Amino acid sequence: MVKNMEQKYIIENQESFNSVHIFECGQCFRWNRQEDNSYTGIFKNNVINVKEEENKIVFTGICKNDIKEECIRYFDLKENYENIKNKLSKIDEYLANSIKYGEGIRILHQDLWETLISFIISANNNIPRIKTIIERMSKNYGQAIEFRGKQYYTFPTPEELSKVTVENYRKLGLGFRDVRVYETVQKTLSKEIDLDKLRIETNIDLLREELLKIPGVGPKVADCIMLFALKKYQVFPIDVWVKRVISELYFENQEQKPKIIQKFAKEHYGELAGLAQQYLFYWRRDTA
DNA sequence: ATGCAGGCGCGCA
DNA sequence: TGCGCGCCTGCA
Repeated sequence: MVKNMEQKYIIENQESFNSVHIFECGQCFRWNRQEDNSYTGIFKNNVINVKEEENKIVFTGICKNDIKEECIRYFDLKENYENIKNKLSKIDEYLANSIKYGEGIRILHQDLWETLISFIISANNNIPRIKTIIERMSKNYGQAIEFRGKQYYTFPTPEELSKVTVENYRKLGLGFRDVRVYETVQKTLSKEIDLDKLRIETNIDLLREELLKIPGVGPKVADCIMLFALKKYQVFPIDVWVKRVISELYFENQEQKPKIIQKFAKEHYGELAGLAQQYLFYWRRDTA
């Protein structure tokens, strides 16, 4: 069997797909811009390069399975974002404008385990450092995959992290999040945290309740996990930027508490609140 | 330099 | 239940 063969998948005239919007809107940490403006990233056991050319998007990479299936799932290519954007744009002018700004955003369908650990690390942290920490964890404990002469590393599984100590995490730069990640790994290995159960839970409130039991997972992180890994489009993660943009646009710049914003988002944006959050977040943060 | 960055967990009312 | 505060660390 030929190992590490490059696969290619090309789509044409894809609606709503802009690499910058997708990879720079804060949902993911393992995609990096290349010199030719394409992006290379790693998810599951796949290393993929995404290059936009005129009316084509070219996915090239090393995949254990079929690159087409992997990309359709990960990039949510079966979802019609034109419909989503049309619906959301009718809600109000602010949202319509932010959608124009980030018209090529898609919510990636990310791996639950990686998303869980990544967003525990994200607490009170900034994106460059989050990315650095995740890279160090992967390089130390993940599996190497070679692509175009460069080594990439898979995000380590719970098993691969089973022997890692709190001190090891501290050395990788996790700071006070070291204990949280350690405990989450151990509880996952012992099945006290049951990832499969989380994957199939359809009731949002029960799901959130379960997620909040995990060390290092508070309301914001729980919502990110539901939106980015479990495709729960109705949740509305509130970070400082979202708090800011909602307060500015809808509350005469009087900073509101998360509880008020949560209620507002549910009533105002409805079932697609999570998508609205992404457009508003990207617009506000990018134009800051 | 001191505050801040995509919060959480704790103690206290 | 709802606050306020401290926390690793790197960066401007």
